[in-house]
Amino acid sequence: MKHSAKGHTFTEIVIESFKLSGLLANEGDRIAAPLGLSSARWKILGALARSETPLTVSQIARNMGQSRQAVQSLVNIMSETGLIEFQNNPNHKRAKLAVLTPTGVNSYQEMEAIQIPWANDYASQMTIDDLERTLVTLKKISGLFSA
Amino acid sequence: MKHSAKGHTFTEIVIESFKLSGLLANEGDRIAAPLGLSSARWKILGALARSETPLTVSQIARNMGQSRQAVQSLVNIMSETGLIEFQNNPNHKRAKLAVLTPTGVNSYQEMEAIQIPWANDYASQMTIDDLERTLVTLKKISGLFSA
DNA sequence: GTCATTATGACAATATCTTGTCAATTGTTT
DNA sequence: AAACAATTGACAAGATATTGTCATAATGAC
Repeated sequence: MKHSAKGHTFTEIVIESFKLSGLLANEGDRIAAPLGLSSARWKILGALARSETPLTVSQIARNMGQSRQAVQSLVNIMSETGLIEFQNNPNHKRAKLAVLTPTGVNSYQEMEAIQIPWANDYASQMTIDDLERTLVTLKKISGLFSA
Repeated sequence: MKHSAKGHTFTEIVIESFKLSGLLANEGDRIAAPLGLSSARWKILGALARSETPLTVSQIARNMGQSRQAVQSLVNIMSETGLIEFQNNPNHKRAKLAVLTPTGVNSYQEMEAIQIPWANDYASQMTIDDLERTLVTLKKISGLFSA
């Protein structure tokens, strides 16, 4: 059996996706390091900052496509370092709601101040059409595996 | 400062890329597990199988956008388990060339037998145009960070 | 040829992530 | 209400990843 034309390209996207995510994690670590953060913790920070409502650890994990244990570990550390605090969850005794502390909000804003020009700069080399179509396709692929 | 339109979409691609790569790694682990492999080792296997020539560990790492130490570790393990063997490198005394053993080739082919219908099936839900444009864009983004 | 720089393997420390397990909680079915 | 299933936090073990460091090897500048 051989790859169809679409199957071949799909496979190349898979491979490229692994590569890109590694490169972006490095880039994120590099950007976050001066603020005492890492790419992984920045992602948690962002998930909470972009959310309208407080989130449980499990919800964060599902949003990020990661195991809840991995997220729990990061959230616990970030709670100890004062970036995150837990609120009681009226709907669940054990599953507390994670929210950013003022320090956490501040850290996120400092990261944004660096990330925004970084993203704008790199994105300027692409067309909006390519970027949007790529995003839609990536989300479509993610959707295949997160159902 | 705010994200430009392109910067915003670029950032969403970054986030989606992290998520997708995690989901794909899980998928790869699931597929590889019955053959005693993992997603990470499968990727090494594939890098060697798809290469025209034997590769050094450093070359594999650069292809994959990972540190050479991470790849070295996997390659060493795979050498112990008989999937990979080292050839002398006429151009470098210490940097041996990694090649698949017959067992390694066989493992890769067994993985292909599962991966091909997997990829063809999922890819059938997309258009070739979207897939190809996405691949080109992802490679372009990777290129920004691997120079 | 010599010297400085770069690349590489080996080793260690650490961070991140997965799976597995267990008890507590919540939701569902009957 | 009771029984069963699904979700969640906590904990542990292992795999995969990063960075840092050192000695050796290759490359380039002079």
